[in-house]
Amino acid sequence: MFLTLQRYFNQFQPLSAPALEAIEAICKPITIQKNKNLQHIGQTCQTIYFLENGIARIYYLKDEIDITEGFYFENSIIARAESLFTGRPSRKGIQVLETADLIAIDSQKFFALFDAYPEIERLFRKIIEAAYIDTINRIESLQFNSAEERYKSLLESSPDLINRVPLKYIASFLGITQVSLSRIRAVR
Amino acid sequence: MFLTLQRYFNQFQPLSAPALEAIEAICKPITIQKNKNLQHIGQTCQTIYFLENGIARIYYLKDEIDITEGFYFENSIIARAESLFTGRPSRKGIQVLETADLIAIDSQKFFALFDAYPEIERLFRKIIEAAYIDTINRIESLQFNSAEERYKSLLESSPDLINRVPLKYIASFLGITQVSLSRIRAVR
DNA sequence: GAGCAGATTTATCAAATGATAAAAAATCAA
DNA sequence: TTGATTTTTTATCATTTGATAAATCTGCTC
Repeated sequence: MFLTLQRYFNQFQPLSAPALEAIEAICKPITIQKNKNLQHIGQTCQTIYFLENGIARIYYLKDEIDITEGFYFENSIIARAESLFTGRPSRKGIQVLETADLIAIDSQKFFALFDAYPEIERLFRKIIEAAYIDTINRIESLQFNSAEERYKSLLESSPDLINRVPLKYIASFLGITQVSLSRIRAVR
Repeated sequence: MFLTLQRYFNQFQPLSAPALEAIEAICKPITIQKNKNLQHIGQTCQTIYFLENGIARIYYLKDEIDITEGFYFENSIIARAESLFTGRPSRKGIQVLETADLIAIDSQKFFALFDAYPEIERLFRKIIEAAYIDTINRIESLQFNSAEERYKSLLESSPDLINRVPLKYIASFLGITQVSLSRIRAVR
């Protein structure tokens, strides 16, 4: 049960049977239909999700314009960190782009396990460290790569993203307008 | 002793006396002269630094061009996360921009304390969480704010940065050329 | 304080990207 | 399939930013 989640954990570090059971006890499987919001803008993030399949994105509005902050694929964790760790309402929402099966984990209950299971806290720390590194690399690409370079390296790192996600979402993720993205794609 | 460091920790969570002593036992105070490298490009990051005073920056080269990834001020932690957490050599260097007193903490020894002192691991987790949130916000500003907006919000969030740091470093931090920054400043 | 080196600004032109509008293509529901 | 809606592309023009070179400015050394 929750094998996908366990396998995900194992990438970072295996957990003992009791720790796994403690986590399973607070897991709730849910299914969200395509294009539905998993979490709305303004809600405080109190749930950590694990995506078993499907695609989701975190987005926000700048001057009424929808901007995709990030994409999340099967077998990954998704949560709005700035809200989860601060307890403040998030300016961001989570939308599912393909009908998705998820595991919902109440963050309060999850954090409460840290005292009894230091191994869980350690696992979580490693997950955050990896997410942190990802964002550092993303900053690097936004800092001085051209829009075209960013598009091409996205193609390389996530080849099927283009097929599964509307281009309008990809454009804002890359920090450009949809029209610019279309122009870049036309060059080839 | 190491009161500055202890005060920094307290922002996140206070540590017990034994935990503090264990950390102090692996702390080494060092002083680095202005403009010297604290860590060179290519070195693997095995030290976590705490800046007691002065300013430092993390930088890297893209196409021979020096780019500032981030600035770090007194009373903050500085380390090259992508190397520290992966054990791989860093493409980045750390340079001190004002003669600085630092506390150097061997990362291996520090991580080794996590088993005996879960509270230290928890503290470290919280520090990483905060750093992670910072990078997420930085991505947001790079994604769709204009160079001028980024400059102005930097002025607001770090007013004295401009006086203490050469503009050429600030320009690359903002993701623009120095000439562009100069132009933006001239508008006012 | 003169001279030097590096930092910053200014000027000019080129390239990349944005804004807007309209056309074409794809998707979806009836 | 048809028609409506959304997505993507194309076109045009405006704006921003980059590249390069040169002119100032600043700080440092002697």
